[in-house]
Amino acid sequence: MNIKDIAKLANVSIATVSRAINGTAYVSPKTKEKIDKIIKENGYKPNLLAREFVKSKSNTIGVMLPRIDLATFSLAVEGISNFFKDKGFSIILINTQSNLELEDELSYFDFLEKKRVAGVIYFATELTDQHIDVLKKVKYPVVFLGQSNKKLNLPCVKYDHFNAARSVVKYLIENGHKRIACLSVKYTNYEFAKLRKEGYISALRESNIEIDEEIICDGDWEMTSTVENVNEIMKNSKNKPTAFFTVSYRKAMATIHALTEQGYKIPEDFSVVGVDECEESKYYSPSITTACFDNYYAGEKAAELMLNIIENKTVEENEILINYKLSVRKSVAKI
Amino acid sequence: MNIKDIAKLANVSIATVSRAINGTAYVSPKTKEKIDKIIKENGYKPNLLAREFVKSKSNTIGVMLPRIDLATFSLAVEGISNFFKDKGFSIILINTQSNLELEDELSYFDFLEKKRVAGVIYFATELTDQHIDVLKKVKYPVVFLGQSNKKLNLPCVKYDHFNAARSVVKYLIENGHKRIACLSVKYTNYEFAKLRKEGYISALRESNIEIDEEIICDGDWEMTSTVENVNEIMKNSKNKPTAFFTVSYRKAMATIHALTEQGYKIPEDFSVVGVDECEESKYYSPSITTACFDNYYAGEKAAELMLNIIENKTVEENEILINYKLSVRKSVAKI
DNA sequence: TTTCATCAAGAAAACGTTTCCATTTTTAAA
DNA sequence: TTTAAAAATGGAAACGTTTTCTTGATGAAA
Repeated sequence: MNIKDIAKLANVSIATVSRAINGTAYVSPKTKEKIDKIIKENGYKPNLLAREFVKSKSNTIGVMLPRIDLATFSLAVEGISNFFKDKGFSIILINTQSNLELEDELSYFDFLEKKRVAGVIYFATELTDQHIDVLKKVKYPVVFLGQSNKKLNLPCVKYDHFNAARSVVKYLIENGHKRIACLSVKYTNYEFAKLRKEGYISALRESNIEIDEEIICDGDWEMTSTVENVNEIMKNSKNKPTAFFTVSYRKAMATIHALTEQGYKIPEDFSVVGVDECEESKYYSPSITTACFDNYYAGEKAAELMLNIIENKTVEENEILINYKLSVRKSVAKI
Repeated sequence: MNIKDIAKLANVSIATVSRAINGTAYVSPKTKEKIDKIIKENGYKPNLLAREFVKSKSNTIGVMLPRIDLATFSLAVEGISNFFKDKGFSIILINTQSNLELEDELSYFDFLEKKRVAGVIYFATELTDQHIDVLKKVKYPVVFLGQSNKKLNLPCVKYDHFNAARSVVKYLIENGHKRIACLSVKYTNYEFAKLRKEGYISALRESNIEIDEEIICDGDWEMTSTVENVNEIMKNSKNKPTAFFTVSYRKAMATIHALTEQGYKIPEDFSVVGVDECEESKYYSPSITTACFDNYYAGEKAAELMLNIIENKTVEENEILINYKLSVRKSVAKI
């Protein structure tokens, strides 16, 4: 059952059927009605593959991210998909898996080009020179989400990592903490972690607090290893911290978990803060104080930016900054 | 730059180029090499839209679920996407949003048909008669994930909700608890919640423990309202529970959160268990005892089932049961 | 009436592949 | 050599739309 069949049944040309379906030109009400009826009766479903082929565009947005099972990303995808819901675009999800070979990740850009996607929202974490080379040549619009990209100057939605971290560490300091451990991440290509750590350092400097490597640990993103890192700091540091700043909500959780396992009470014995959050960290016990980002909103904004670019609207600002919000909850005590 | 251009440059027919690219028939090594070289030099990217159109199939799997930002679903998607990673399929994500009108959700099935998807993995929650009507007529294979479907008898990956709940409640009973509250969900169409609650009831019955509606609350899925529900039970019940069984990991978290907010210690004052889990509930404080499912594995299995169907392999078993695993952690105390 | 714009509809080309069928070339067996 | 099978290639149709270019019909203004 294709457009030809419908045309035959309705005694009109296929052009007329096409126009009736798409409303692209004059079709008399009578004819339109007749065609609609026949389409309905026969359950005809236009072949989108053919349509996309003819128009040579797919009305598909590629969404590329490292791991969909992390709240930061899945919330953004929620925002993206809701934004596009009623705009006739569908989403093809590319889950690159951070442990993937670099080349594999880059091949996805190729794939999306072959697919003639309308655009790609790229939740970059690590941005190497190779990435930049590939992204320069790509034929579709790319919107960066999370990571900025000075060398490329592509439109992006970026987070105020630095000030988020700085503010939450300052909050610790305001509460009397001077000895603040830092749980960060060793990957220097991750703007995410790098800027957050810099915020921590800046906050300490502003208050003339010494930076002590003894209570700073650059680990990985995982909760398991974070627990180990916390235990190491607790075991090895001569001068114990009174508070922990962590670079992510997962690390904050793992930190509290590790400390309570050791029999400590949070926030009575130690204060813990993080950056970013997920619903679970709000309902943690204790609920976790954090400088959080609205990831859903960030996704929406990226989607909006993308749509504007696709529709060739003049984009006033092609760089959107997501501000942090200091969510004071119960994981910090005055000292 | 299309296949015709490449053919001209290589002095061969487009048929030969096509065969060289796809390896579908004899092409002499020499010719193949020449063609490959020219393709590379010119950065030619075959138009997948055209290919899909000609073959009238898209090598795309629709993945339909209510909310990607919940770990249960996002982990499954992780499993699905990793399974298909190297198999030449891509994933189009349909985030139906549970609060959507029913008709809207159903229209997605239509959309996916127009898109000529190779198949749809459907993480159903509520399965109404209308759903069944639509699913009967659909032209692509559907694999159910999560919910079974007796009326349709479609292949599915389902969870052993009943025994999961039963076992975790039995675990509470073994630890001396007799007065066990139940935090469930009011939506009777959700097999998820319904079976889990039945497991709770069954466990109590087996131990001749009276079912007391006073400490059973059918709320919704959200953490906010769960906190309220817990507070109500604590306020209104004459005979307080010693333990809480909850129907999901999020509810378990919210329950612990609510109780600690009231100044109680978990598990010293109350024990709390849930069904299902996410990484955050493992690293909760205390870590949460639960009957959990491997959602990643479930996603993988659904994907595998789908691939078998697409490739017309004889599918021995078209119903896969995901077993629960009782994860004993620290949210339960002996009484 | 004539004229011209507007509305309505059809014919056919175009999109970039794959694939069927036909043909030529090569290889191996007789 | 001859013959037949296998390998390699080309020509052209087909896929289901959209869209351009026409043409015909209708109605309003002159």
